[in-house]
Amino acid sequence: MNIGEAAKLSGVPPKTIRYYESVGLIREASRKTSGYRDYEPKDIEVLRFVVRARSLGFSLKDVCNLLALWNDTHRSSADVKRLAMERIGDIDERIAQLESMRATLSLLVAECHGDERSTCPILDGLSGNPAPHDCRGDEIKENSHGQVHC
Amino acid sequence: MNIGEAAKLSGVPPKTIRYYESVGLIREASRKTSGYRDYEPKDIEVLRFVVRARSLGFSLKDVCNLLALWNDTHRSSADVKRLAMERIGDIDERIAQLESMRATLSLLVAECHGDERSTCPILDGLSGNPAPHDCRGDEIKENSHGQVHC
DNA sequence: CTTGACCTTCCAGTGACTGGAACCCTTATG
DNA sequence: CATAAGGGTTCCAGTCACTGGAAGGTCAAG
Repeated sequence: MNIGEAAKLSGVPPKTIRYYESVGLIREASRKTSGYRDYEPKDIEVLRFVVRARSLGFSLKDVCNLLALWNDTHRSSADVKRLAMERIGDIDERIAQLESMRATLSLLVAECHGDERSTCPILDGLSGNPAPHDCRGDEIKENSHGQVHC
Repeated sequence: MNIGEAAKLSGVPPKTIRYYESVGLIREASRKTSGYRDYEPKDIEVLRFVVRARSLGFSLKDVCNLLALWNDTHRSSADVKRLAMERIGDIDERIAQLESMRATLSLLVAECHGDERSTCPILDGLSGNPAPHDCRGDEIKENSHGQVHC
């Protein structure tokens, strides 16, 4: 089957499938005489494995390890469990971080009346002191890098 | 003051300060005769504002907007409040996503005995069906892009 | 005078894609 | 048979927010 159908069946866009192949996550697909990649059902299962692991937050490197373990009938499940538990640790850390951000933002938002007046507890909170400022970031010029638009 | 001291006082690394300047987030620093950038206390406050906003998860674009609002003495606090509330929405979404990942991973980990046996409920869960597989990702070759190492 | 710490610019790489250009293959229709 | 639509192919560039490194200029101390 063509890459487009493989994409539909697996949920991985064609570009991404090619990308996964290019970085060696999945093996090179066989080709038809036309040069088109040709996929079989088992390739779809690999892609589905990848998409599930990615949706659980595993990095491509992790997924690569998981695929190797999946393919290794002699592997021990302990390795897999370790990877999964590391992931849970990362997730817990990230959640804690986000909750701390959320709490701070909520506090600031609660203090802000949100009307047309120019005093703003949120900006004051961000500035770290209550005095207003007049340093302007005007005259933004062209630059080699992409500009931050605002 | 030199960029190094500005970095220490603000908590933003020299490289990052130059980067912020290059993308137009902060204005171009004045220069000494040597060509070195020269910072004043008010620049440090801008950098501290940026670092606080970044730590709350605002993107550089958001920070750019916040700086503009901060500098605009005629602005309304409603704009700031809106930005902050959007951020809270994003954070809530991300937290929900992470908690769903966490729950799935916890389930899988709980089912996995994590010993030397080769059956692994985590891999089975990722594969979406309980049958074992033999598709090997061998013969990973050199490539123009960076390879995923495993 | 030399050392070492600091500064300068510029280019490249990160992760995990995604968009686009320029071109080839297949199939259906006028 | 020409052609147009809708696949596919490759390669290059861009995203975000930095970060590392090379190659070189400046400065203060010993």
